[in-house]
Amino acid sequence: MARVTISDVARRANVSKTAVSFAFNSPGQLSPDTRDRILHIAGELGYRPDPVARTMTTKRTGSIGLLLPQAVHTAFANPFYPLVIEGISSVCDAHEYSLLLVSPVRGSVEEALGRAAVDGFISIGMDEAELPISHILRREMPVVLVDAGDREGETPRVNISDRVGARECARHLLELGHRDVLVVAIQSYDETRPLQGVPFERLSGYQQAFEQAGIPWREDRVFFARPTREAGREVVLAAMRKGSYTAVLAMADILALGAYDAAQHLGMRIPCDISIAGFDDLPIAGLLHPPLTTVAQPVREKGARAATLLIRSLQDGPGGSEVLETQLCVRGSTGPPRSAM
Amino acid sequence: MARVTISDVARRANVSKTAVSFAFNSPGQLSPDTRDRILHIAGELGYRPDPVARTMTTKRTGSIGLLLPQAVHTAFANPFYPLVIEGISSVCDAHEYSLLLVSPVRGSVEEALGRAAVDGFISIGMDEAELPISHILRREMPVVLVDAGDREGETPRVNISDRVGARECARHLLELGHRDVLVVAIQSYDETRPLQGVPFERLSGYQQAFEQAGIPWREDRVFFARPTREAGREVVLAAMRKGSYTAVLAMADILALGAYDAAQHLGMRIPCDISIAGFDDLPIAGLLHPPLTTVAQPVREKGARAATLLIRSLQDGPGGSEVLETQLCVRGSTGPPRSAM
DNA sequence: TGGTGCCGCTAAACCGTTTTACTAAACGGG
DNA sequence: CCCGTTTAGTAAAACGGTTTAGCGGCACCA
Repeated sequence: MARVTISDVARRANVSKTAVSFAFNSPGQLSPDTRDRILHIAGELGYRPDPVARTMTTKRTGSIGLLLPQAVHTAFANPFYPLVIEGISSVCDAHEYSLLLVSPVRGSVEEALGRAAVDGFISIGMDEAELPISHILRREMPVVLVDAGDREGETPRVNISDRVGARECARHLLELGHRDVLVVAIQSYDETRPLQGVPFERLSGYQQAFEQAGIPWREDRVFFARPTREAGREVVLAAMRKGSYTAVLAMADILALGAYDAAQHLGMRIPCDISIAGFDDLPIAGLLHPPLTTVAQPVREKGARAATLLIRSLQDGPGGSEVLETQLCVRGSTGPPRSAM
Repeated sequence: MARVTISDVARRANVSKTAVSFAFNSPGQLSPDTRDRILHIAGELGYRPDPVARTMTTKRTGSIGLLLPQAVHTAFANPFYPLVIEGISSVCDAHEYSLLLVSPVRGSVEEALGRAAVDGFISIGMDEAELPISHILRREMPVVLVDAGDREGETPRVNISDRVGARECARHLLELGHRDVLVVAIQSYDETRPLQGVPFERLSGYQQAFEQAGIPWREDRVFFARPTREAGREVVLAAMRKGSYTAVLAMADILALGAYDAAQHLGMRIPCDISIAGFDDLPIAGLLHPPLTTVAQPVREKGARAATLLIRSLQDGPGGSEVLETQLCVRGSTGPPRSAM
């Protein structure tokens, strides 16, 4: 028993396919009698228009794609993503769009893009200079870039004041008296490209704070890790073996959480033996013990703005960019270094 | 400049559309010369096959739908969902499927279903007796039910031993000496239907423990809340105003988290003044202070199994169901009631 | 030399809708 | 009563691919 098509309904009701289509989409074109008869027969047969066939002609899928630079399950290891999706979805739901999670197919974002049947994309963490995005642009599909760095471009984007937030956070540690600071940076998904985008911005912010405080910035104290708790833990442990630090400046809360693990493993107490600061202010940040000092950014809001911008693009053509504010959130995980106490 | 189609490529290469299609899909049918020429011209023109048109004939979308009973952003307020998605995605990524988040359109799950262009569905928390699922079945689309209750049915499903887990957890509290236990149950998305599925199973488990211990089960001490932190907090506060309790037995960690909030608001210490137990063992459970006593279930694994089952259905037809184990995880949030100390 | 089989490619049908262009009948106005 | 307009519906094209059936030419074999 094959699927019921519009032709089946038409045949059974002794009308044309057009009439059936009208019954659903522009009922005014039909006399109430025939309309009801068609609708009734359609219901009887259990007919539902095929969304794919419908998309063929309407050019609308009713869903938007969320483009991730990593496998979904890898990305989700960082609570940041669920949170930004929460924001995106709140807008999508209101506008009756579904969200398709699109991650690289066999390492190729481009390949994944080609397969996604969506009306537009929200991309997280990728710059338009990167191949995949230029590919979308060629397909003339609306895009909104989130966390793509603040390069001025014609593509709509939503960013936060990464550099300022990072600078404030680093300044906070320096003002407490820390001099031996371990920086844990986010490793980009594409290691071959020079540092850019969010990691670049935040690193620049850190560096600025050091320069403004007249303290030498040491590249050899910057370590890179994928944004997962485990990677954060490992990189901090590795760094601790090679050097001595009084503070960890992590570029993401999830990395800071790894630093907590590392501290516990090493028997170091926070903040007496080691101060830890993060970035994001995820919900877990306040639940940690001690609660994490971090840079708060409006993650849900970021997602919501991006979705709004995209949906507006879908209707009125591209346009608009936004930069949201960050705020340093001092909690219990940072304190003066032991030497200064 | 309209989108480049297969006809454009064909015309430019002086071959038929078929040849172009072959160049991409069954290169063996073409001589190496023509194949390369076509591919080269296609690349030059920036041609990419339209995924929608392709689906028309292949009957494959390459994505699977995750059917949620609530709006996505509401569901995501419970970390359980991101976690189960993490599991689903790990399998999807491996099999090159994308995941479409499908939530009700204007309150209608059915409506949302009709719009989703997917190869199959994973449904969370809904039973096949419910309309939407029967609708999918009529469309002859593979489905896997997660957390649908253990009714025997021909639909593949993945469940956990909810009843046993809940019973163990309740027993734990009773053995500690608690008699005034506040039960916080998950409120189903559809309030008009009688209690069933996961909430029903867990509640039965609680009740069993009471009966086995010879302690009267009191319906008036069962309160329902949507699975969000805020709802958990509110319902506990409301219950506390009306009665006196030494323990909270929450059906989900996220509700237990709300109970923590309520306890803090009331100035009650955990576990001295009030014991709290949850269900799920989300990653945050161990981070709370004190760490939460809860029933551990393999959430990621649940998602992964469901995805595996679904993808197998897609290939070989439906079949298979699984029940995963739970395990009571006693931590610091439960202790003897003050009166028994 | 004639039949057979394979190679490389094409024309046309098909997937299930929507949309466009058109028609026959009913209707209304002068 | 005739002509123009609306009403209610239809036939066919279009969307952009894949798939099926088939065709001409060449190679091989008897």
